[in-house]
Amino acid sequence: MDDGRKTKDLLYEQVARIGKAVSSPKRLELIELLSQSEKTVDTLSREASISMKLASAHLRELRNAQLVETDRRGKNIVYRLASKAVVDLWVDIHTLAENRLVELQMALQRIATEPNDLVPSDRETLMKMARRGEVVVLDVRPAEEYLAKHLPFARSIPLDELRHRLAELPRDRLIVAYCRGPYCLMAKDAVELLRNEGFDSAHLRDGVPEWEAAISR
Amino acid sequence: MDDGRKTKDLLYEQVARIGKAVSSPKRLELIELLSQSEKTVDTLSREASISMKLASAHLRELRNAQLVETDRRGKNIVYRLASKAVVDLWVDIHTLAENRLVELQMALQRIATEPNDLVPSDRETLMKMARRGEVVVLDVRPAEEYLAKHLPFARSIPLDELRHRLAELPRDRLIVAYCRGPYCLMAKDAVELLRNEGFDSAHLRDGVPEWEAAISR
DNA sequence: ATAACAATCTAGTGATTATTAGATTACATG
DNA sequence: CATGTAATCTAATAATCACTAGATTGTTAT
Repeated sequence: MDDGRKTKDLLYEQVARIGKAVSSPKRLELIELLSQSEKTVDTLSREASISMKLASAHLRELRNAQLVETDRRGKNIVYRLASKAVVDLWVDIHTLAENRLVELQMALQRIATEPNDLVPSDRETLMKMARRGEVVVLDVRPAEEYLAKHLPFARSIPLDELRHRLAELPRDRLIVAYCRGPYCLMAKDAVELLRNEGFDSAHLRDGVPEWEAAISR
Repeated sequence: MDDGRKTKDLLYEQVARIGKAVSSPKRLELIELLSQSEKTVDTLSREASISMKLASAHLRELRNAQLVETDRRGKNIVYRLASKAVVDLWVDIHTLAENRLVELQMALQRIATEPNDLVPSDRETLMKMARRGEVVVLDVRPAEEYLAKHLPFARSIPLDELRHRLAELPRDRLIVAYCRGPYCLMAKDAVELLRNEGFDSAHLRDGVPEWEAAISR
């Protein structure tokens, strides 16, 4: 009697295909980028700071695990996540990592150095204030990502346009900047810039994926 | 300007520690076993059909990723999951795998060969029937696992005692057997045995982890 | 103490995996 | 149809990982 060892091995091996897909830092970064919006290989490789060849190889692995799908659009090939469940997996994994790994906690603290850097209130309070216009929620990601999905009441000013568009922002209210999530540094940079220009600003750790995961559970 | 590449690399590398931990079939099997109850290395290695040396090495990786914790109890070292979130991660990953990977779907179909093998009704209906005593929910896992946690209204008869304890079961009601989850073959074997002995029986794919994840979200 | 047991640690081997370079495909444009 | 661009495929190398064997560490029982 073999207790079905061969069957079992086959089953766990299949599940491990998903595990292998999320076992590489670069692939995780690609998944996070694709959690914002669909993107071309060229865009992905630039935003993850890797060569297109390497990006292509990693995306091949992700497609092998059926986590992403592709479409050709003219000269480009557009990648997108195969299901919303992949976003949730990314949020689950990085949240678990943040809860368990001291090294990650310390690295994240180094990002939010300033004392009042992070948004003080909880999600509902923040939304209430945003609805009433008591704070400005500012999405500093590239415009396409804002277009694909953004937080309720959020305005879009991509980080690289921010310096020239400061006039659009009020000086009498708190400006809450957010970007892709806790590992994205754009919101942090935006807050720094805004503060140097005399604005009242703080940054929100959550991106759209984290926000949606939080309200849907 | 480096856009904080070094910082980012560090962050994703940390998250990938969790990913690496779940990238091996054997480690996933160990996590599933530990999702049932705490266990010694000896037990784990026997139940996962690997040598104690290999089990020890895999558990070392899991401890490195802070997914498990240990306690010495006499001659033995007892391993347990470091947090409930690890169970949820296991459920999320294998559910995603089942939704995305055709190969896994086919392998699972081969397990549930018989036409009326699987329990027909949804979770609430099943519980209602169990509460009223209209079906018997049977936990065929080892007694310690039942003791650690089991489905509401479930009775415990471990698979290897089942043949000698058939008299305890009613012949006029459906007996719904469950075990560790969809990759555990004990419930399937129990149903086979019960049917051969003239009982009306079906098997529930869910184990305790899947059941709890389903009701808590 | 000594023996036996449970588990880990260290070192070594073969198998995967990450990464890079070079060649190739597929499409769009002039 | 020639050219440039976007991306993939193939092959090669270096790094990492799974697994095994042998030696070692705690712990309990005699």
